[in-house]
Amino acid sequence: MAKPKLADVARVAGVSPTTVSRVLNSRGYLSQETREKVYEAMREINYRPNAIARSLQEQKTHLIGLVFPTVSNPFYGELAYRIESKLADAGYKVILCNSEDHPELEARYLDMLMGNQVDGLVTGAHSDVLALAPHLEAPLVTIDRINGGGYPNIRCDNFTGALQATESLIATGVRRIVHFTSTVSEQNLRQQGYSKAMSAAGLEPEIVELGFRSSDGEHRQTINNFLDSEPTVEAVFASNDGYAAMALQWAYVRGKKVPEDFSVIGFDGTPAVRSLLPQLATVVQPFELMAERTVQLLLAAIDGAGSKRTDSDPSEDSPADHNLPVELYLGQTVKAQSNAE
Amino acid sequence: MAKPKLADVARVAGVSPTTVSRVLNSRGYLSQETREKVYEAMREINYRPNAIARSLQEQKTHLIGLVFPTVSNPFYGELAYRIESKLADAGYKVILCNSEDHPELEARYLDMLMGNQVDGLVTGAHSDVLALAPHLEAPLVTIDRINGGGYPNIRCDNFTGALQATESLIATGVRRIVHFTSTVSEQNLRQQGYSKAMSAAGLEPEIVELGFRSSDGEHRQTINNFLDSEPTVEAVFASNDGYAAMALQWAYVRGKKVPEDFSVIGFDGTPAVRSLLPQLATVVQPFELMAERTVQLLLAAIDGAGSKRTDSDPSEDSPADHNLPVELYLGQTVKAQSNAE
DNA sequence: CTGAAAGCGCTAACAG
DNA sequence: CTGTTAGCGCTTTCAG
Repeated sequence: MAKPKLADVARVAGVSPTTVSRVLNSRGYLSQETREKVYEAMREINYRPNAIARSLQEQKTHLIGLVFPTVSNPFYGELAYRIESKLADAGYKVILCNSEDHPELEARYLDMLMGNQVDGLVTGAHSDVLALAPHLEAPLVTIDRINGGGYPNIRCDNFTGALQATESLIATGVRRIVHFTSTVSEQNLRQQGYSKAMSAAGLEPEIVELGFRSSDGEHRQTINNFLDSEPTVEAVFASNDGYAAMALQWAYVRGKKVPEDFSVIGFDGTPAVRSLLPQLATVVQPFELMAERTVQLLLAAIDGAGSKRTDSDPSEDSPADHNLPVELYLGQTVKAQSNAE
Repeated sequence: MAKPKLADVARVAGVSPTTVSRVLNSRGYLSQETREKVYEAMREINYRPNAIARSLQEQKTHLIGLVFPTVSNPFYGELAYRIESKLADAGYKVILCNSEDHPELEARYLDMLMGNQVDGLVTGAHSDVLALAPHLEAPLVTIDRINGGGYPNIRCDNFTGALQATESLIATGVRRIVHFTSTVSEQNLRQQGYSKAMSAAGLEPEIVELGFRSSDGEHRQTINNFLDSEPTVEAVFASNDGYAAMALQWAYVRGKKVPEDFSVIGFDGTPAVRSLLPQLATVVQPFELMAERTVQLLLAAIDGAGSKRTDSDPSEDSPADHNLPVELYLGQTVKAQSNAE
């Protein structure tokens, strides 16, 4: 007793395969009678349509490739969860790919996904395989990356978030505020926001690069060393909550009073981190909105089929760029704002 | 110029489709010459085999369904990452499903996955749709669940982990140790380990149920209320690091000295939590090993095709049950062991 | 060593 | 309102 196929249903119901297909897809006119006969037969033999065969015929798989560095990182885990859920609601399935920020792996995944005829792609990976990729045949939405291929990009307002975070620190009266970030670059909007706020207040930006590819332990080491050697640092704005947690931990271990003697504010504010470290001040990303927009854009592109890339002036922000609003959460690692002014 | 198909390669190379298929799968004898002609043609028209068509023909999709409550939870995110990576190495793709611990959603996902002809399933969901599921036609490996269907189950040694965690608390001299857990049950091995250690030390087990379906906020509320109303509690063993973090946070806010006046130990020890809260004592699960075993078992079942369920005496542990060793990490939230003895 | 033909399970013309 | 036929892109007998 192999898996029942559509033809089996047809036989049992005493109709043609076409008719079964019709009731399955409610296409065309069917008499109520045949329809019931068919449903009855399907139930009787416990029939389940073969999505693979359907995909082949319809030239549409309802498969979406999701390429993230790793869902073990709560930031991507959060997004993966929300995006998958929304896609599932719309009848799409997600193939998960953890590229580990490895260009090679990423390229391999992309290839695999195209081979699997995915209807669309979402990627939050960092390498720039995309730019090199000859041309994906499926619509692609990128998440939180420097827009390198003219693909629509969903991200939070990194600049404003960083600006406000830094300003909130400055407003408490601290002056020596250091920024920890993975990669220093003119393109880096969080870095820009930080620098802007510092300059505006007449303060000297001070940026410490932690290295994109180095390990967690190395990051912590660098942070500890830096803070140990620079005892007059009063506050830290970290480009993500992981680094912020490390700075915070440093302070606890060194017996610094937080926020009286040392302030910390991070970035991301995933529910996981918010729950684990509720005291940590951070810039909270709009995860739900980001997922919503991502799915919405992707499905629109799939339906519209064709306008994958935005053919706009590459010199300015692509109209497909989405800068979603962040929310500042001050927690207990930033002093109450001084009413100095 | 539609996507090139195998027939196109054949035409360009001046051979039959059969031959192209042969070189693609290196089956049978091919002259070096034709082989090169074919490769050349593939390159020329940028051919990529259609995995869907292949799946239909081969009756094998190389798709694995992964059903977890949500990868936004670092525990599942960590496992999802590791399992996906290993499966990818073996040439399998993962369809991600976040069931949110919703029996209905889970059932729907399972149905969808079968419709997509997945070659195998991994599930760490909690509801018992599986037991009800008529019969999955694909091999299934479950993760960290009470074994309700005779399916192979991968988990860490919950009992020993809990036992040792509790013992490590007792060894420091504290006597009133409370256990926070989501669901109280005789089946609950972490609870069992805790109770066993307490009884063995002549101490009274004290278990607080936080509710499986309630929200994070409610859990925190319950924990805070309990600890506020029971000021003589000296230590907490939480069934996961989330609860442990809440207890810890309570202590910080209340000004309790940790670990001098109040000790906390959790469970899971995901890298994410280890990094965010390095001071937190916890029972560390062997994620890599768990992923390895899961994949290994699943692939073996797929290859062996047939022996999906273990037909062993259901009264005792299924031979397919895997109790992987945990590692105790004492951090700084448990006192140094007193040398009382 | 290579090709022709059939078929995986389903849907889409086109008749009737 | 329903059935017949062809075909999605690939692999696989079975011949040659």
